[in-house]
Amino acid sequence: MEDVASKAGVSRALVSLVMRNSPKVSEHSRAAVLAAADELGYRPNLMARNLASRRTMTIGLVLNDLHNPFFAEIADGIHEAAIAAGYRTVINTGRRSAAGDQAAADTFLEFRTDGIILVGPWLDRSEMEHLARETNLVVVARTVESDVFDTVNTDERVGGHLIVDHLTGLGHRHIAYIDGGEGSGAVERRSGYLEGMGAHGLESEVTIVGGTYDDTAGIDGVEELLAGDRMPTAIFAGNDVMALGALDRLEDEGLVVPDDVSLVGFDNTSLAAMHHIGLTSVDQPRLVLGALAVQSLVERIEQRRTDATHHVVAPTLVTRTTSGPAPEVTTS
Amino acid sequence: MEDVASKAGVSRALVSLVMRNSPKVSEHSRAAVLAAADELGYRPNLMARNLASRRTMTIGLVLNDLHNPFFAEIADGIHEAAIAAGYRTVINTGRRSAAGDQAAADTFLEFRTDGIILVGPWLDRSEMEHLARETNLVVVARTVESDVFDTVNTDERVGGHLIVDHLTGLGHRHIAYIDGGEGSGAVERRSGYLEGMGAHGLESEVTIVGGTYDDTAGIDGVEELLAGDRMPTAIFAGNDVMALGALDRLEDEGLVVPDDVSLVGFDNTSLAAMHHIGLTSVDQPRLVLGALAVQSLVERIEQRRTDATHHVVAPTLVTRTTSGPAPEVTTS
DNA sequence: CTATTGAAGTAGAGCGCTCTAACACTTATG
DNA sequence: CATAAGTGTTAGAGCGCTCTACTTCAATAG
Repeated sequence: MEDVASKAGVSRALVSLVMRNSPKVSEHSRAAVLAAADELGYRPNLMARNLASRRTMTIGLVLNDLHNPFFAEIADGIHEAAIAAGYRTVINTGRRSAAGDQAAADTFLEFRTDGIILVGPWLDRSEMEHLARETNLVVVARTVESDVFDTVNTDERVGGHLIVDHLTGLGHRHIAYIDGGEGSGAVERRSGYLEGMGAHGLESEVTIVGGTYDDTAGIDGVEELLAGDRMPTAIFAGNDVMALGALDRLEDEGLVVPDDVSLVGFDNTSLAAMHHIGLTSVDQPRLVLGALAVQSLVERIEQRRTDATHHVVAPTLVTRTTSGPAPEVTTS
Repeated sequence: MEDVASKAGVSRALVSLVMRNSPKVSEHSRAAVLAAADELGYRPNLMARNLASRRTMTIGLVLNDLHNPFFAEIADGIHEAAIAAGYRTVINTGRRSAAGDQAAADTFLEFRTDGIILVGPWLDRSEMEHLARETNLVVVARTVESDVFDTVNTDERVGGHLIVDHLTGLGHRHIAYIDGGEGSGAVERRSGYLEGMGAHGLESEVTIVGGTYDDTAGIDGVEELLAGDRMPTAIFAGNDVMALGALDRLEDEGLVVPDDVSLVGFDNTSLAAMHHIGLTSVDQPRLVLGALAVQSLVERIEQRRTDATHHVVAPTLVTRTTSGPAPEVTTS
């Protein structure tokens, strides 16, 4: 910077102003500085810049599971909104564990990103509140109520209702749920399922198996159902990835989807949309979620708000080929 | 830090030593410092630390496409190896464009990560060489020869041979290739295909369509083949994601895989392994690639080597259900 | 013609750490 | 018993920026 300043014949402070493109610089000296910088291959040091200004113009994004396309899709929405707001993003992954989420967030804390967005974290509320005290925090796709950080979610319960309504509409009564364990939103999806079943007077048909939030959970879940005394005619999997695991296992067993058993997922990822799979699923509007998350975070970063907001957006059902009419009742 | 020092009754320098867990600190004062730090909730500022030491103990990972599971899988391998070597990773995505890769790398340059690993970048050689002059650089899954940065690759050509050999072994002669365009390794895969075809005396049967590196490329590729005058009996797609797009389009057309047409992918991602899909594919040993990349990078970071190394590991073919015997020749 | 304003630029302190060199102090060495 | 060698600790100078307060100079106002 020193070199650039002397080469351009100005002070270091002026170079700094040019680099931050402040309006209080004459066109003439701005050009001189830019030329000198370019010639010397000068690139401002973010570390030093942040050390002095306490800003990085960077948002840390913690994606719990890189293997689930849902996260890649929501990252797109967040990235886009962040760029529009003048921020850049940096990603880290929690690799499907609370400890991983914590480590990822800690890295961002040390990097002093201006804020952190957690997507589908496995952390519990107190851990997130602790984090929120150290930085600006927004939590996406994880239903927790807290008044120290913001949240952005789809209405998971409604998603559960949509699925149960859809399946009962097709004549299904014995609908099983493969649970997402401690995965984000899992509890609410289960509640949605239970409420939905209740609303249709199917409490006695409730069957819950599972699970964690990956494809093996889908496989294991079906395994568990097969081992039971009565196979359901429809399966509601906690998310798409689990649904695909379930699909694999069902087919291995010689069961035809949807003739023998209907299958529904959650998230409407790109996987579900593949014709070859054609998974009926609940869609979360990912671009909207991403935009809301960035908006909330930026409000906090720019001190325009300190109290917590909680956005909830409505999901929709996307019907495809894995759900169909319930098979004829034989003996049961 | 000042506060911690006075609370523990030592100097700032000693606190610094403890934080870097240097061995030249007595057990007694180490404990005192740790206790004081804990009590005050002190967390070292990476920015300041890096500014002073020019080290971040962080590796920047640029994944070209978060939507392709191949990248998530290779990121696992890299993360694991990095942790073992005492480094942490931070991810950024190039969102399937050279400009995106460049922006992601620039961010890491400003953050002064100790090095950068590019996975499947779309940048051209000169851009990467430029980058290599500013930081330690290792390029994975992109076949480029350069003597200023390291590379780690599977032998893409051999992968192409494996596929052609496999298909000709099943009696196929008219084998089409859906090209990966400017995607990483695409050129070599195509060469492998061409060489393989040549080795079997099938130059006249060579058909290349496509493409970019995503699922629409697979769809478009099949479209193009269908529009041609003679449909091939086997299709070799540039990667798994493209293969799945192709699979969709083939099924929409009423063609049965593998009875009417065999389909083979590349990368052996988790998608290929799903029973429901059962895609025959070429496996890249991702954990090995990741470990080699980190090893190379760390050697550079620690100044143990300055000349470029190029690792090439052998791929293997994983046969599944999308490839089968060529259909009976009728009239052709 | 002096006072006021504003625009363009600068000096210099500091952000929170690491690192070099020096300093006590203890313990072995001939 | 002087000297060397090692151990634990510290002062203080940076690392490369930003930010506050200040200066300079020209244009405008009264």
